[in-house]
Amino acid sequence: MSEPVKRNNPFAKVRADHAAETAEDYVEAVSDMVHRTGECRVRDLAKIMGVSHVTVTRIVTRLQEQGLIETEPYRPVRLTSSGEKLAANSRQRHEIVLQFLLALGVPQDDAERDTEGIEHHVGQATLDRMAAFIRERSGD
Amino acid sequence: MSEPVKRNNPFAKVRADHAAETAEDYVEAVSDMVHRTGECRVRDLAKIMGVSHVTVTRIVTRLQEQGLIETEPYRPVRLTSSGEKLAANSRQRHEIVLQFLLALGVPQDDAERDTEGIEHHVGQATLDRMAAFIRERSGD
DNA sequence: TATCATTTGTAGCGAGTGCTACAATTCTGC
DNA sequence: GCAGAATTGTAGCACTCGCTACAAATGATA
Repeated sequence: MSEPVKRNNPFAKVRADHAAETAEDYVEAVSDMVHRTGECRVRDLAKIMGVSHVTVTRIVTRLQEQGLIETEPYRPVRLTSSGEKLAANSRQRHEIVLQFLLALGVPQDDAERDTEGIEHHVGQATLDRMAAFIRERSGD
Repeated sequence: MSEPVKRNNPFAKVRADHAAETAEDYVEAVSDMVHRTGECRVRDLAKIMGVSHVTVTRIVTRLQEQGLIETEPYRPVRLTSSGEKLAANSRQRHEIVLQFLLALGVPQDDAERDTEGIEHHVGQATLDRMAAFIRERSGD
């Protein structure tokens, strides 16, 4: 009713999630960097994401077209209000998944690594159960 | 020591995982289809994955080059022994993640959807904890 | 067997993400 | 202010995964 037919296919959904991953990861990274150091540069993102500055530049351009990021040539990168909103949501989801894995007993390093991959594929229902699990464990 | 430097970057790891996802998904689908209906055709994979037969053909060609699949033009697709092995591992991981989400209280539909995206990003440590959780819950 | 439907293959396009090499700009320190 | 370092942008390439349109092969049926 609300989504295209393809969306009913789990694999199609995973592909759609992948498309959104980049935006979320970059926006979250920009947000973190700005809050920690005052500004976020292309080279910072390149370091964080583990890619060349060329890749970052291209992706930043696209995110700017999508209204998530603002920047001028040779200048730092900052978030629009949409970008801030997306970053906040992403961070919250990231945090729940991470705390959940830790509560489950996964070692810190593994939890951090896996969270990065998992967070983009966790639906609301699962997220709710994860949050509930964290509350139970911490409430003991 | 054992992995390229980039692998230490969580985002690089996620990218590497994504590259392996296709192989796992296709090999698992072929295995399922063969066991259920006796053979697996390109059009079956196209239907399952929600893509055109053209995309399937190209990916099958690549998987054949990688030694996971065997096929001749206009013929069904079957797995090599490597392919079978990969399919078995993938299916086991898939099953653990799915049962884990169900044990956590996630509704069936959501669990199935999320499993498809999550399974490729779950490391051994997390998988072990998930398996342990399933045992605890079922042991009650 | 000859025809028609189904299936599979091929050609060619676009979007996304990666890279190196080189050019342009900005920043730093003398 | 000016030279050299650092940063950012651009050109152009590779690979993966989507697609439509059309061609070839296979299968089914009259």
